Amino acid sequence: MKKQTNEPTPSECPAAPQLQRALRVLSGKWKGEILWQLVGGKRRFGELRRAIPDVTQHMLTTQLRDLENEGLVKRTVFPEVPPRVEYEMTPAAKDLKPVFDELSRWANAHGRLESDSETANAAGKAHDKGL
Amino acid sequence: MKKQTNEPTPSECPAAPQLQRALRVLSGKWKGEILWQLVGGKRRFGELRRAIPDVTQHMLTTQLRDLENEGLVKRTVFPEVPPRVEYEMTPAAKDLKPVFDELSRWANAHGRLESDSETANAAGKAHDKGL
DNA sequence: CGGTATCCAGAACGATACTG
DNA sequence: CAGTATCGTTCTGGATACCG
Repeated sequence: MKKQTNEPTPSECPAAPQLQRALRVLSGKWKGEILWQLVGGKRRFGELRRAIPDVTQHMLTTQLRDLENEGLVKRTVFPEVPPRVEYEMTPAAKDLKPVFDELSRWANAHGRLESDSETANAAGKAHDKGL
Repeated sequence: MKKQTNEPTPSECPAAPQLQRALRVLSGKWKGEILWQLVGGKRRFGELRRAIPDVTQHMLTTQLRDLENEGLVKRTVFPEVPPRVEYEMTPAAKDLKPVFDELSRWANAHGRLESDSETANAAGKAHDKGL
């Protein structure tokens, strides 16, 4: 045998790139908030703006377009006056729930420091209603 | 009852900001790859460089410093000559495994399009050895 | 060997104004 | 109402060179 401590990890796992991509898809300052709002169901553009006060029209549009191109959001335009546009999660986005669950579990468990004996609960079941 | 279709989501969940933060922590072009390497155990700076050929010293240092400040990586300097520095995951980082598992599961399930009847397997069990 | 210091390009973000 | 256009700022990633 050569060594049992650890190995230089020759090329153990080719999954990293896909992980990268998944993280890229979720990156974007407002993607999380937007998806969160959409967990509750369809939302109109203005509803999202009001629900996320700090976002500008520009950024909201941009991030929604990104999510649409990434296949996470479906955009429906109603040819009425005044115009109405509704956004909703696609199945792919809904399947992100476990990811978000783990993510928020982790965020709450290690919110600041692991040496911080925080409440360490009140998380994980945060949003067990919408999806 | 008022409406049963859906509600404007008044302020259902204050977890979104933490979710944001968690995603920010994982953002960064090389964080995923670095953490992936560290799953196998302690790694020296040069080992990481060799394991991730496309990264520059600058970026590797930067991302490692980020991870260190985020409490995900512990840096150990050995005052020898030639210098030796080892990096390893903290417990907080190890607790990210479920997140990465779900993330890679999702990435493989929805790698490109949900309408794409891809192999849809060969994933999820990709890296059940290191951690 | 394991960094740090500079500089630079491009992307992401944001404020403001205008439009169908 | 739901955008688009433009512009400026900030952030991120990367190339190169030098240091203890």
